[in-house]
Amino acid sequence: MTIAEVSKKYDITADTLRYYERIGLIPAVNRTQGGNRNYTEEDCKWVEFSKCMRGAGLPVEALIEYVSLFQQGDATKDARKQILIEQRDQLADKLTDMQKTLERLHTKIKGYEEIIVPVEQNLKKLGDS
Amino acid sequence: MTIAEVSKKYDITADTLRYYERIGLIPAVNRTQGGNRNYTEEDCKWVEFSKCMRGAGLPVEALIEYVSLFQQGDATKDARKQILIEQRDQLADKLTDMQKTLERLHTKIKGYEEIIVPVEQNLKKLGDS
DNA sequence: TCTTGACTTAGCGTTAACTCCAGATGTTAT
DNA sequence: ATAACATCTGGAGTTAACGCTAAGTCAAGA
Repeated sequence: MTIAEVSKKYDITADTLRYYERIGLIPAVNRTQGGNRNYTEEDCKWVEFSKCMRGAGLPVEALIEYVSLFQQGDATKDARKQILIEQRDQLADKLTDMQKTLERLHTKIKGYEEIIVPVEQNLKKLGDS
Repeated sequence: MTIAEVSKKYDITADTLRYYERIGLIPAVNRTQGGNRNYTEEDCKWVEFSKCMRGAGLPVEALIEYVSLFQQGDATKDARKQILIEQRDQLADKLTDMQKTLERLHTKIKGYEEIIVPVEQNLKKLGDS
């Protein structure tokens, strides 16, 4: 696949795809004779993986390290696993915090509703009795 | 409270506190006669609110708009509520995505465990029978 | 062959969200 | 009252993560 096709498929600009490759967020992509990028299925999986992980807020740095270790072969499996575990735990913590904030927003919105539409309060009270 | 005290209490640098005020992420803080900031309880609540919302990834822009509307009085309640609803919905979507990514990380880590510690597989199988 | 359009690299520009600095002024302890 | 320290403002600097441009290369169709 060309860079344009991958760009469209994953909704990432060609600039960003080149950037990701440059910084090592995805392994180097194969080229055609002319030097143009020719993404394999494998390459695409890395693109998708990176997009997903970045979308969840994993730091670019950690992902670069992961890719780097991956390219160094089987001997790095433990280290790779450790990165994943660390990131998973941090993500889990973050999710907990965000869940709380979401609750807080719910509550705050409810507060606005009670003030703005007091009529509903009355209707509710009538319904209760 | 002085800026140093608030800084310590919420773990936000004095520079950031001044920055937040400058861009309108929190309302203008009261001053002493000399011109130094003197945070009231109310001011602190805004600091805490901003920190919490920023921590969950709400865009600074939306929060500035919220504060701005708040300062314009009761007539803006509907608009403020709309901002909160929009942000809550976006946050909820984001949480769903992140939950999926977390699951994916769990699975990926499990994959590493199966390969790295095949002994456990055997133990497990023995246990099963 | 010539043109068209996608692709290449290198490197500068941009935006968000801080972060730091300098020089002036306020505050406090002795 | 005078060090010593905290805070002030305005503005420049920093970092992450791209986005954009220039100048050139490459492949396919007329």
